Amino acid sequence: MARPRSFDPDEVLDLARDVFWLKGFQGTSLDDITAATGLTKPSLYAAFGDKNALFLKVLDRYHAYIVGKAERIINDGPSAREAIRRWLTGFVPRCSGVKGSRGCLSVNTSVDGVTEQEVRKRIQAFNRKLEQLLRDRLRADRAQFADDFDPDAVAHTIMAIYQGLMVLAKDAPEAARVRATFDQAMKLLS
Amino acid sequence: MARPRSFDPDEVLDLARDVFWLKGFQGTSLDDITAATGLTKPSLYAAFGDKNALFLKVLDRYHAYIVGKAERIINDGPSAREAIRRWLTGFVPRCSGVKGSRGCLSVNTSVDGVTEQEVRKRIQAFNRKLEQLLRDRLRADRAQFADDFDPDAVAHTIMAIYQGLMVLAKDAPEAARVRATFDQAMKLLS
DNA sequence: CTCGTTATATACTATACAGTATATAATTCG
DNA sequence: CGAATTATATACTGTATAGTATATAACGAG
Repeated sequence: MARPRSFDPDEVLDLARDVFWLKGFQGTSLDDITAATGLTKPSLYAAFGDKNALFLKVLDRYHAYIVGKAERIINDGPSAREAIRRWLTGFVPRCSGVKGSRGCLSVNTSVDGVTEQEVRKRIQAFNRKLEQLLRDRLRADRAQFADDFDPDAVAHTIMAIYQGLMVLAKDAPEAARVRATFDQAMKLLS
Repeated sequence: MARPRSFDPDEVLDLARDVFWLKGFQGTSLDDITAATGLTKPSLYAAFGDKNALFLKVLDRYHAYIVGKAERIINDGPSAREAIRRWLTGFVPRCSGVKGSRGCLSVNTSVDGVTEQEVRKRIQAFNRKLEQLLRDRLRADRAQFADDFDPDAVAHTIMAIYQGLMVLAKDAPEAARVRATFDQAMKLLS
């Protein structure tokens, strides 16, 4: 055939993701990306298209990872309560200062002022998907909750707490505070 | 003395705020601001300094407004429960699609990837201040809650829900969903 | 009215940036 | 080996942008 590429596209997407995550889409220049990945601009363009297209690929990959993990944890847990508790607990490092304070790429992008329609669509689909996982699991185990339990409202509230803690992650709070907040969220599951 | 300025600084700050709010700090150009305000760049610089300084003034003004309103509502309500319910209810238009879907300028800026230390400091102070108002009010009326009620954790959780709904506001949800989420938050106050 | 002072308008500069044209290197297939 | 093909490197282009220099307009004090 011809000259093979000298890089693994997925690795490059992960490196680009870290830059976008840290600096935001609007705050990231192509030179930032070339510096982080070692690729030249023509290589970037040949492999991923322009800045928007690259970012969409990064975002899709990020979303797929989070959703995949959520599907496994939320669907496989022994009960809705325990499954959701486990899922939330996994975010403690991200929401506290332990794992940097970048928060969530999707949340960051959501409020970045990016007007691109495709970006909005995917974030919306991501939010819908996560909330649906929660809602479906809560509905499935509905018998375990009180009569006035509202799976839809609780699922949405958990989403709000999740996203809110991702914003507050920027302040690098202590892990104990994050855990205490998730404990409060769990009080809604009864 | 000399030629008086032809504009009201506070009005200009409000117009600039709307641009930053919509497009983000990094996504806003000075030309966007001059277009929105009708001022020329030299006038902007003379009155407010450079883009960073202007933004800090905008942010301070925004924060002062929100905090001022929160102080009144949260401290004056007949009970902690009722006060916080009223305060949250006031955000329904902002958090649903009713009043645009810009969310909260402070939340947007928090995750914008802006590295400026001053910006971070003010957002942190703003978050602390709001949470403190909630916490103090909850502590003051502590007798009205159950024995295991934890004012600090609940205050932080309400903050998370507030910020989370400001993120989800970008998806322009229905007002009923927002109200249902605040209702869930109120369940933590018992 | 005239002068001093401060605001505004126009036009400019330097730089950063997204994206590309052209040249060169590496690989496979014949 | 050589030709075809695809990747990479270098260097460039055009534009948007933050910030400014210079000129002019509007006001108050005397």
